[in-house]
Amino acid sequence: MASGNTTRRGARRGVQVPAGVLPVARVCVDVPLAHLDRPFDYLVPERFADTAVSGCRVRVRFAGQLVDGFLLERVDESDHRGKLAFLDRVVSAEPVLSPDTARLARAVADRYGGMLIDVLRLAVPPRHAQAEQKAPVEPAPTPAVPDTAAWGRYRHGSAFLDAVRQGKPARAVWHPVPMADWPARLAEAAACAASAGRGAILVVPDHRDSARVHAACVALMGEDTVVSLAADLGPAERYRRWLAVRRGAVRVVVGTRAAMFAPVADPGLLVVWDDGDDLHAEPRSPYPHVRDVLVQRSHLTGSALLVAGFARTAEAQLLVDSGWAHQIVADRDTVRKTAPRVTAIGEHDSQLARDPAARAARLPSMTFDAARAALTAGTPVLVQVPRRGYVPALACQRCRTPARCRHCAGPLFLPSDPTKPPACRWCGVSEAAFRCAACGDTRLRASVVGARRTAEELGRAFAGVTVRTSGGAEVLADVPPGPALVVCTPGAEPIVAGGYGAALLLDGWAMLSRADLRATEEALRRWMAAAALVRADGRVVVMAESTLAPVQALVRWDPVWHAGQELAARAELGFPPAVRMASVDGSPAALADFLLSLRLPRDADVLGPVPLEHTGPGEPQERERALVRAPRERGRALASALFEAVAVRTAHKDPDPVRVHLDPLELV
DNA sequence: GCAATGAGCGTC
DNA sequence: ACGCTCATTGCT
Repeated sequence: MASGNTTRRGARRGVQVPAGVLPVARVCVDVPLAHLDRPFDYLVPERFADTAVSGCRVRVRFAGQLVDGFLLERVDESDHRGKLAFLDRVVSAEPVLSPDTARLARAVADRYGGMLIDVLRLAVPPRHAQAEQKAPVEPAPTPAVPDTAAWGRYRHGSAFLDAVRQGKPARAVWHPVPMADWPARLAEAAACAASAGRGAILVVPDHRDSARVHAACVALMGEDTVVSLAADLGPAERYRRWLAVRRGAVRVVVGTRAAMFAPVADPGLLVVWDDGDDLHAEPRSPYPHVRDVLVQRSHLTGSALLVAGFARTAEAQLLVDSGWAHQIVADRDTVRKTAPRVTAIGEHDSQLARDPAARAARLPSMTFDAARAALTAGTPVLVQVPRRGYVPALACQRCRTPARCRHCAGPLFLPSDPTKPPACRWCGVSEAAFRCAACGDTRLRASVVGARRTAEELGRAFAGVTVRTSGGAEVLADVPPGPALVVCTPGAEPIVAGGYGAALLLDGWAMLSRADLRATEEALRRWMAAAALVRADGRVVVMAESTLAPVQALVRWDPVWHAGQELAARAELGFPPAVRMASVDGSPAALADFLLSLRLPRDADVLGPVPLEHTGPGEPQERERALVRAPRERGRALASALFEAVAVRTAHKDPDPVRVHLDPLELV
């Protein structure tokens, strides 16, 4: 081989000299091993002196192989006592990782007991070389100060926007009134930050919401000021827009959960809309949640934060209770004037069908009447039915309160072996003599879901009326005004100009008998999302017992009261967010080994392990899961203890992995 | 007494 | 996934 071929790395290695200034690069390497979750130092060769900038992507030789990495910073000298290797390559001089993003990612990794590189993978989209040439660099114009009069109907609403305009780190939880044009309100809040020369990030659950908020922002601030960062754009366009944000060409970002890391340089406002939607939970390790990431980011950068939605989560309640956030709500009088009339019909109500048509639809006559009145008035009727695949666990035969374990209050389930008694999904203790905590009944039942059929029958009962469906693969963004039945699954409710004349919420039982910690909160959130689309003179009928807390909260339109109840109940039972919880799963042997080496913080305990239901056909091995619980104030200690226990396993090259998930949404 | 072999561990 | 150290083994 020609020895004069200097383009080959091997030929160059002998003659490499370190850069004259800041010759040491601290690099986060892309290696999925917890015990290697720290920077490694490399020498910057002279030829990369200008391109190896802080935050750029590099390739380095690590343990004999070439791996990707992020250059975290350039420094004068290394603490490393051994010999340093040279950077192999600068992938691109684009500084994709700002010091702010690196700090945020580190904080998020620490909070979830995860690795920096995993968070960076979520925070920095994959590179697309052509997009680096195309992305704009000229800064966007500063929009005018918006008209924020519409916020005047909410107590502390105007004060919050004033604070945002003045660049103060105000933090609030906001609930718009029914039929409120919330995308416009969020756009106004973003414009307050942008008009002060700062940025804003608005994170919504799905693309439909993203499109609405983006449109509202464009209407207020113009095309050039705002960008939508959606995951479905394709890698090139996604990276191009992301770079436009990083380069300061756009300051207002609207998007789904990945936008929580959007590289807005100086965000004045961070917003999460509908924080109870499970789409805000990132499904990739370390499973960060939008609300928590934005709380962290608000802390680190001094940005204002707005947690918004029609309903309030227990987590948002905690932010308010602890005094960390203020609440922005309309007074009761305004709520009464804007909310539709809500009627609850429980299974044992005497409202059963007298009308023959209503009986054919297996619906109480009041439900039937409400729908007919709305259709006659020329307005559409929203019919909310449960999603398929809802698997309710065991509930009391009489009052349908979910059956809970006496030992740890986890949900009971029926083992597939019919000779075995019910057992707890969390701690595994079996329950031979169930007795309902609410009514004392000793019988158990598995709830049945059949509301989709009810909706079909409803359509038949209103012969001649247009029936539209929205849900699953086909979600309608909006429907035209005029009489129609709009049957949809939760979260897929189409918008209609002027609002719906009525909403029928048929999935009450299915929702409330789910064996999920968040079942009631989730039910109320979905009901409110649907009912908020109904005109003030319209009607809402919910098929659930009126004595239940979430039903009362809907009737009174009082998400604050319900969240207070919910948080108190969780504190009572020792559930999140009153405590910090983690789920750990793996093979029985790996899990046992993991728990053995886990050094629990004080006052922490372990529930389980219990066998895990088989997740699918591709999962032939037996898996178990344990829950680890600690008081809130030991959250950091719990996260680092879990991290250390994972690091012990990766350091021993144990091929049998365990998965740690802090604050999982699903505890069942 | 010392090469040959392999498990264990760090990885810049 | 390399490549280093160090302990054990087997042979002179």
